[in-house]
Amino acid sequence: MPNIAEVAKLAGVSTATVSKYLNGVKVKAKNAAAIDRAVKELNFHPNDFARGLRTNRSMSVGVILPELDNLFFTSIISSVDEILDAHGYSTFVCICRSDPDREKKKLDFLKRKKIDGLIAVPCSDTSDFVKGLEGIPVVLIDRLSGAGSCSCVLSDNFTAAYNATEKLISNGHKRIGVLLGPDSNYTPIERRAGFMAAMSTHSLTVDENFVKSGAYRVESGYSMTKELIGLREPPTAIFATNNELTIGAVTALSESGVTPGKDISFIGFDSDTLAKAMNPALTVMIQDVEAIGRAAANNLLDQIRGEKAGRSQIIRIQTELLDGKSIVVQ
Amino acid sequence: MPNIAEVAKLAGVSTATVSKYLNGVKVKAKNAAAIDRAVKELNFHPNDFARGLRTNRSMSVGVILPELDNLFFTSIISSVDEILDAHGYSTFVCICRSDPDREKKKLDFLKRKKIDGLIAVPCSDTSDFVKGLEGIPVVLIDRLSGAGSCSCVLSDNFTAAYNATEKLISNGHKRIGVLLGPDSNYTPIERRAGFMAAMSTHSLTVDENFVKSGAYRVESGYSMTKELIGLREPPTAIFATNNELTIGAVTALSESGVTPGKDISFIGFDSDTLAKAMNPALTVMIQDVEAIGRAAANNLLDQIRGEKAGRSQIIRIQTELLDGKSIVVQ
DNA sequence: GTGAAAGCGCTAACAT
DNA sequence: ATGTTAGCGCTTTCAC
Repeated sequence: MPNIAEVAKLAGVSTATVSKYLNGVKVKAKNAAAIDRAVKELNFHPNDFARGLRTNRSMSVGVILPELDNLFFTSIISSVDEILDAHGYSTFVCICRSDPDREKKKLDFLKRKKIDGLIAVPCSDTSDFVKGLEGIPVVLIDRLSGAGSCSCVLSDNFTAAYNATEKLISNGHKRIGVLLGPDSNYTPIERRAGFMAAMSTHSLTVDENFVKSGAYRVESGYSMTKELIGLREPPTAIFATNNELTIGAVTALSESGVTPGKDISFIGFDSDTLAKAMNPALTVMIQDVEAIGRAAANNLLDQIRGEKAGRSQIIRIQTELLDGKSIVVQ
Repeated sequence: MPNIAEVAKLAGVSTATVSKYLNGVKVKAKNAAAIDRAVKELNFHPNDFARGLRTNRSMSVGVILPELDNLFFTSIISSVDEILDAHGYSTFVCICRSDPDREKKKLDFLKRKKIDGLIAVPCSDTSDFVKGLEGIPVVLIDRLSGAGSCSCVLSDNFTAAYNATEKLISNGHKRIGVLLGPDSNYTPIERRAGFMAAMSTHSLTVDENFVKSGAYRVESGYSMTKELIGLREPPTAIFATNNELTIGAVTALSESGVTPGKDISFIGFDSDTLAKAMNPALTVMIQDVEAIGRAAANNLLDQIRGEKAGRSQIIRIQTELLDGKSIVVQ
């Protein structure tokens, strides 16, 4: 592995000149050419450790996710990475397996790596999470932090749930079952509120037996749906408020021979490939993962550049209804 | 940011003692306690740049993927990360967007990071890819490299396709359509061979019109399926040989009102959530992503430890048939 | 525009 | 078991 000294020697200049040239400072054309030649001949690549040690910057950002086998998160990160990469930043992706202790460890790890910024979907309490992150630019995704302590990018969950519910209501449904996530996170709370508001706006009473709440997991969507369709007077429509719940719900319905769009009305969340693969196709509320990632990356870059306008912004991304054939007019 | 000198001063020992203690060398109990106290009091974290500069090791491995929004890859990496993490290694995940140029850049980037090993699903030619990687332990996933130049972990694609095809044949099907990936990669070639071999073993002639080949993408699965069912004498069964092709095929069938398991027989590949969500449930050949990731991570660790037994191994992982109801007896 | 030299924080060889 | 010290490869003053 050649170092900058060898390049300098071969080019007939000092190490300082090589360093400056490689970092965009102007040098004599003759020297520039000589350095280029030497770099190529020696196949020189600057050592990031030495550079980082000296500058205390890493040109990298950390990413913390609860899981990696989840298309919602990975699609967002795909979009984040594309933008950061274009600006010369690399990403450290860390998975904490929804374990707050591991999350803390990963955070320590990233601090040691001297990340220039952090994008996270924290699994621990957001106000705990942002503690000890004072100096560094942070963007939270799909979460809302306490007292505007950092930027947050998330879907307009209230409106998404409101519109989906209203869609069912406008098709004549009054007995609507809803599958919600755990109230320990903020997103499910917003979606619950959107559902409730739509029902209330249309003067519909909410049957407590129709409101199910559980983990954002396929199995819980499955079992909550089984409970709903097992009721003596089951709902005429079901609204599943997240990808996993949607998959679980559809699996339960299929298994029970209840076809969405024929025997029951259904609106899902995300899951667009599943939605199109079904017959009849499902109607689903889609989050714009690409826009979420883009907004997060751009806001982080703003913060890294020191633009105070970027700090502690709440950015809401609109969702879109993908029309299928899974709603029967009641 | 405190450094090791401050810790040493506060603990009343030398920097060497602190360094040794933090790296697992035995020191006097009294000193150990003093160092622990100092570390905690100063909230000291060793600087990875300095450490890396000195040791020329990073305790990290690089991961190169074609895409991040693909559950097959991300599930594997999830399994890889779990094992590496348990051994103290962190992972650098790089996405090359199926672009060989970008892949090369990411490789340079990882070299500068002094990764101790590399796990990759290369999108460029594998023999090109492994060039210039001589010194460093490499494991390829879902690819087979040229002259045993590095380790490879992949499913037993021949057997997977052979068994899936035979399953259809044993249910009386003779007119079998197959959706294959591009012959530029090795995996599709193996799956094609498995299909052909099963047909041949059972003395069935392969109708050229029934053998479709395209990109591993939803759209190509969709269009190839439309072509198949549009034939004057369409196949009685379709075998889709990858996740995206399966999704595209099912979407095309649904859209055309052709129900797998009723109007046509069908075997897919991967897509287990989709398979269970469908009614009738799909029969699919499942790759064991967890085992693939585990094998890759363990082999890489073997290589990093210098065990020559680990070098240039070909590890085949068996697939499993997930029985659904999408095969009609002919 | 260029060069000499200090020093970032750590580890490891060597001495004690 | 512990301390002294050189030096990893780079950037960055400062003097020219």
